[in-house]
Amino acid sequence: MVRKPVSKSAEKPVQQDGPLDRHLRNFAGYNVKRASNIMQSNAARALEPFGLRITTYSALCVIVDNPDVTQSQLAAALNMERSNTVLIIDALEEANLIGRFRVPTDRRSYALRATLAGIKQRDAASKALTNSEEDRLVNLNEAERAQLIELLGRIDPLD
Amino acid sequence: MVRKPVSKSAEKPVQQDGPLDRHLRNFAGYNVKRASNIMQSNAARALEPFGLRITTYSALCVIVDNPDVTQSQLAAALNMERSNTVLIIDALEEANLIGRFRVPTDRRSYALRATLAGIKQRDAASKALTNSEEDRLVNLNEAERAQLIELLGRIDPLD
DNA sequence: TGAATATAGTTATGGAACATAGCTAATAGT
DNA sequence: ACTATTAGCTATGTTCCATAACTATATTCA
Repeated sequence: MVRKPVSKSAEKPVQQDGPLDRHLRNFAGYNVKRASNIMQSNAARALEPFGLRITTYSALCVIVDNPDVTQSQLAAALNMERSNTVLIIDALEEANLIGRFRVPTDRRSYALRATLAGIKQRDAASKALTNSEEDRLVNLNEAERAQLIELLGRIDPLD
Repeated sequence: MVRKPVSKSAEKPVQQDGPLDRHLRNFAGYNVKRASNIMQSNAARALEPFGLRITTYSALCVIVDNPDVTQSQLAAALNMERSNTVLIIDALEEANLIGRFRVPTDRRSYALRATLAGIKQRDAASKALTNSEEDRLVNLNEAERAQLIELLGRIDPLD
């Protein structure tokens, strides 16, 4: 079968059927990523009035619920590198939302504890975040939301 | 209620019940993001032997399936800024997977078309990606996978 | 028609998340 | 004691994503 030689010019671009990314939509990863982008920008917007980014808010949550957690434990819980927790913790500490406290029994590590302001800020931010997620999830009832999370949790991490 | 003044030292960090991120697990966005991270690193690993990153592979897919698509259309389809398509297109063109062709009727734009090598590369990469996603999704049957994607698609984008 | 406006692609730049390597101090293992 | 490991930190680089400004071309419309 012979193809006519391709010249460096073309007819007017024509689009035919359906969305341009229909091939990609067959992949679970693509759909999950699109959903993730929506939820992430939603969360960023919801948290911004509190002076929190997603990373700082996430860290704050872990610290509030787990007093005296160490930075290494925090990093493990949030699947991040220890080195990347440092600036996040710095920001939370400078905002007086948490404190670093030395551990007498292991002077290498810090025990992280939320301040009263930190706890309040976390609770207020969580409320706002819950409300904003509600907007993104209006088309899913409670059972469907639960099932979505359940199905996501069954994805097998390769590590 | 009086709190004992906080000193800059603490008892040994203790962890109590459940995962440290249990509060965050109540948020759909957090669960979606975790799943997305798994699928993204899975995809990156699957595509790497083909010299493709997720972004270049995604663009290649759109171009293969939509000959003579323009860069602006591509950007819109993939939810990215026009400016960020440039380097991606450059990479695909340098790898001889696609070509830029001038459009006689609008000399501002390029019509993008995959080469034969580009089509083959896309198909091979898609096969590998499908196989690797299979590994991540072993715990979901066909109906469940379909429902996962369906539920994700019902999330309401805020724009 | 001519002037203002809009669009396609590009360049430059910056921010945020994430990864790696190397460092110091402290601890644990043998 | 000697070695290896761990906690936190610093520096650095990459990738993705966003914004602003520029050029060439196209469109609008008074």
